[in-house]
Amino acid sequence: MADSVQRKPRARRAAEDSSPRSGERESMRDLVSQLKRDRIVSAAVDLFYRQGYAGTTLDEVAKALGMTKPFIYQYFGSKNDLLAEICSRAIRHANDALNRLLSQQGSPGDKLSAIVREFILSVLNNQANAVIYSREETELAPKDREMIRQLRRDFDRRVVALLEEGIARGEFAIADVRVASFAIASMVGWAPVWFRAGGRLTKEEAADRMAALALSMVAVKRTATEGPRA
Amino acid sequence: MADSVQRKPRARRAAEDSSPRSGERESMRDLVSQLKRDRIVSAAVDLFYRQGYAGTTLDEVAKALGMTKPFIYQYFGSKNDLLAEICSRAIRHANDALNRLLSQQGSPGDKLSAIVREFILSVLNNQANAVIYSREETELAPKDREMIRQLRRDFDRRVVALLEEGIARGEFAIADVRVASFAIASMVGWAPVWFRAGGRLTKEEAADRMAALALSMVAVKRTATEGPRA
DNA sequence: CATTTTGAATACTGACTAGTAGATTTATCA
DNA sequence: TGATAAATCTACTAGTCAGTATTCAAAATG
Repeated sequence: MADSVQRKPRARRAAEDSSPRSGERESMRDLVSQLKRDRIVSAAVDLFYRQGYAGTTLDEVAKALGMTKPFIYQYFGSKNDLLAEICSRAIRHANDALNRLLSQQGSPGDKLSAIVREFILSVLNNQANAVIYSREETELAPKDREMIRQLRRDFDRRVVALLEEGIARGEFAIADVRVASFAIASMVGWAPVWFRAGGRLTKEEAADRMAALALSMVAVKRTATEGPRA
Repeated sequence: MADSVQRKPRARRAAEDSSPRSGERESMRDLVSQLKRDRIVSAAVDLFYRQGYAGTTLDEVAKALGMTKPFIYQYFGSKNDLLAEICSRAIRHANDALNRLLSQQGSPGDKLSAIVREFILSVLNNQANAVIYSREETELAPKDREMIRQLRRDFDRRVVALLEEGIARGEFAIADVRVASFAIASMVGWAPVWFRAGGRLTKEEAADRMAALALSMVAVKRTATEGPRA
């Protein structure tokens, strides 16, 4: 994960300080590089999403950018590197979302709603990335694959912890916490399958409603035989 | 969909009744054909599941069978036909499950549990098929793709109808029925992602617990202010 | 046992595409 | 402006793989 800026295009960095403004120049070059990398990634995401990784040639990606194939090779070592970059971006997005949420506070119920809501939003806002990495998992190098597994494990673990906290506080009633965490992950992971932009619901509405459903799945149900609680 | 027996290997069916037992002979031949087709499909499912469709060559499939590529072409017109057959089998399985369930009766809650339970079982029992068809959707010919979409729509529609019935009867309380149906479909569709054979749970246990969760997601929560119902 | 039919294998083609070497253009800077 | 370096392109190679024409083998048939 780390930095991922990886500015490849600098085989020989001649006289580093040949002019007073070489620092600015350097950073300008890096910015331009980064911009180009971004454009490549974005075109690739679009095509991989629609046609699949194997079904897309680098010539097509280059054409979509109005460039030619060697242009891509200036910035990525191989087609697989490009895929790995896409997947690692998707993971970074997801991790960001998760970290943002962990710093929040509130009741387990509030936290769960927020996590489901935000995660679904993150997945929908990076729909193509998310779909690509779940679809092309087999194409990835083992190392990158492991990153994805790790992220899923993280998510499940944190949800499990949250569910247990909720149970301890009497807010949740759940027979099998791990299965419940999988059910919740399912709602998040499956969202791109059914959500259609421009449909009946906005992303925010969809996320809100799913979050409400997730909550009602685990929230304690007070039966009529019990008195009111708290 | 239809029959799908499609016995290709019979370009010229010479003197149909050349012997008194030609009927038996014919059916024997068909059985043998069918058996071989099944073996091919099964080897392909295994490899496509592990390596992806594009990442698997027909030579590999043939090798797994101890045969060579032209053997496959005797029974399937193209690699894509083979994929389509796999997907259509997955769909048939799913449709069978759905139809079996529709003939059952009981309260909406019972029906919903049964549907979720059986569908998850069906998906898990044909895990490779299910994964392949959801992963390789982009590789399919439009016609086959449409079949899959249709199946999903069917599933959603029937679940929606069931949820509405439940609401009418006062058993369910759901803010947005369509989103709820998507949530339920998510649990079914995502099951192969997390379920590991030989893990903590059997398929049946996993299916049971998911079904219980789905039910608790939509079941009416009697607040303490209401009296017991019915 | 000769003959036809069917099933499968060998050995090929043709298309495609990831990746690259070298030419060429464009930017940089003295 | 002329020299140098970077960015991009043209044109190619090498390998892969779906699909096939042809040959060989083995049943079935009479």
